[in-house]
Amino acid sequence: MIPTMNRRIDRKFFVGDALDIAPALLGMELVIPKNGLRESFIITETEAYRGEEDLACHARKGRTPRTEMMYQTGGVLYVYLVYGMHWMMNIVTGIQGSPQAVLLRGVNDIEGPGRLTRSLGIDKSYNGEDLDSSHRIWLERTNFNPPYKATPRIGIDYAGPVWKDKPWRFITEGRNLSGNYTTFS
DNA sequence: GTAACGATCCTC
DNA sequence: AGGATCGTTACA
Repeated sequence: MIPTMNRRIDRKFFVGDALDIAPALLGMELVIPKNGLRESFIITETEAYRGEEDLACHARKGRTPRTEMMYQTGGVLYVYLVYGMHWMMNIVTGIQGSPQAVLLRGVNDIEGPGRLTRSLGIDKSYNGEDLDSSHRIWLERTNFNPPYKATPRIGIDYAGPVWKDKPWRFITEGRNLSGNYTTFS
């Protein structure tokens, strides 16, 4: 299966600041072909994790085997397990050596980062997958620019007063996205 | 080797 | 409110 012409998001987009990319992802289409059929989901909730200074970011302790992926050039996936049960799907952003990623927390109509990966079949095998060239997962542009709000990130109270309150979670506003957008196709 | 800790979700 | 469940990390 081939992404529809000119709509696929390429590497350039991902080699930027997680704080810009996280909200820009809202309304974009996540495409995952299944059994030769096109399955796609509109992104509705994201969170930015940016740099070793960000005490909520896994890279706060520097390079480790797990965080190595966050140091790569933007556009690859960073997938890891939390609480022994739930896969978390992140899109790495920034230039090589700058550890950043955007956590995908929700798509239309799946709320929650763990439910999202479970529904879409994302697991460890997607760690390092390249959104710029992969044939099993990629992003496409839409003409949908949903309104959104920014709030503190979820589940990172351990990060301390400065970092836990940064409004780096981005979530679309409005109940039912269905019918509120159209894709170019 | 040992132990503590989660970027969560489900059930009570 | 509490349990599930296990990879990652730090430390002895």
